[in-house]
Amino acid sequence: MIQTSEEKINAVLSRGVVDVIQKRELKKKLAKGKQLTIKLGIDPSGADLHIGHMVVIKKLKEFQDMGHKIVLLFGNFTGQIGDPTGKMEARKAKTKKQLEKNAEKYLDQVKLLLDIDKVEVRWNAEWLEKLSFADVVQLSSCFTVAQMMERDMFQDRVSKNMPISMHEFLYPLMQGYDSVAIQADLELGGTDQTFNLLAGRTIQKAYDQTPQDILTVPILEGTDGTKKMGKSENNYIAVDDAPNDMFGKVMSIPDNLIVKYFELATEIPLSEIDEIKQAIKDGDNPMEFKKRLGREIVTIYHSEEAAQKAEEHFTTVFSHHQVPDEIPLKKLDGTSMPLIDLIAENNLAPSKSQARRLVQQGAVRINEEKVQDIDTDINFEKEVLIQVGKRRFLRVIGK
RNA sequence: GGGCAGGUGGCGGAGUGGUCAAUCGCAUCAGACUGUAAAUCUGACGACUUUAUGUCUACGGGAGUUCAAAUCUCUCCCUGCCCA
Repeated sequence: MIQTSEEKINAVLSRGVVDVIQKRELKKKLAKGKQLTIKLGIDPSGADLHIGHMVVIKKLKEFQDMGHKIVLLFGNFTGQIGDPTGKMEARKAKTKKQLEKNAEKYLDQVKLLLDIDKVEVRWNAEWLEKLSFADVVQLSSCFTVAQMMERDMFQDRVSKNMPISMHEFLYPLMQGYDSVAIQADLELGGTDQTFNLLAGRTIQKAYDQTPQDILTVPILEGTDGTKKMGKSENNYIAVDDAPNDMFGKVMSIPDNLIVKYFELATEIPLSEIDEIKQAIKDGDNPMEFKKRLGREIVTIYHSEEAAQKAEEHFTTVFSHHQVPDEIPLKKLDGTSMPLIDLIAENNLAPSKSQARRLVQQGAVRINEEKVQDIDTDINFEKEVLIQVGKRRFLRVIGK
């Protein structure tokens, strides 16, 4: 028996939530006190989680803390097909092995928020592989072509004369069948998943189950402030980013996202977030709140101490344009080498050509002195400090 | 099954035998300004080096024509539209 106050129920169904389908039903279920089976489906096509992924994980955690059963459902079958969601191109298929490997890594990162021992982990190949063609045909009959075409992204593709493969229609069927297999009471997902989540309801009904309720969470924009956070856009804050990077990335988000990030990526109470919103409106410097945001986020994924250090680092390097305290020191063979090689070979630039350009553009400093001659040789018998651009530092010394 | 149109750099999209490493826009990077925000301005933006009107690799894959091909021919693969 799970006791949950009405206040708490309302909170979990509102903060960072876009839509709850059959809200009244879900409220009743939650109030009743029965342990619910709550599903999150994951296609582990990549293994690097970013804080956009964590929005829904945070919501799961709330339910977990309330005592409900969380089922993390990995699409080791569906991932081989590829969900068309948000992709203008069909995703490339991954092998089952790759997917399972990714899933392991995924769990490692989810652990930072969820109590993984209490989570039930399932793999959908377990049942999807066993379906016969007849089963698939029957599943397909739950939907009409017109219904499938309602999906915004299919419409998008059609209007752009882009291909849609038959198998992409099957994706929502499989995801829906997953809900049947685990008898989900509630499924969570991003708003871009709404169609697939709804398919679960339809299919559960076809299998004489009570249809699951649905809770959708917002899609978090990336650090560029416009596009969905994602690896391909390179606008993401990874869960395993080092504290300094994480803090720096938070600082680079546009001001108008500060409040949204607080709501979706931190544990700060809503009342406090409202105060922040008001303060920014009243003309307080948003930077201060962004720093707070950075600290909160780094604290979640690293520690309070790391957060503090990251902020100090930021202030030193960017606010005061000084060289940070901690710069990696690399020991090199020999006593000197051309500057260009030094930059390229130590990952301060992706190629020698680019290293040359950076030098020519005045982006490179040696011991805090700007260097613009690309033929410079660097003697590192004594320690030498190299800075490329604003944020890349390296100290080198001969062995 | 028939007809038509396509496949170019991270993306969009020019180019239709040499002057093409390929106009332009977006993204990216650097510099200026700043709060590493946004906006704005400037520059860079395949790689390598002997930095040169240099070398190599690239316009779906392969083969060919030519002194010369992203551009022409053949073939294969992929996609969209229309008709049946």
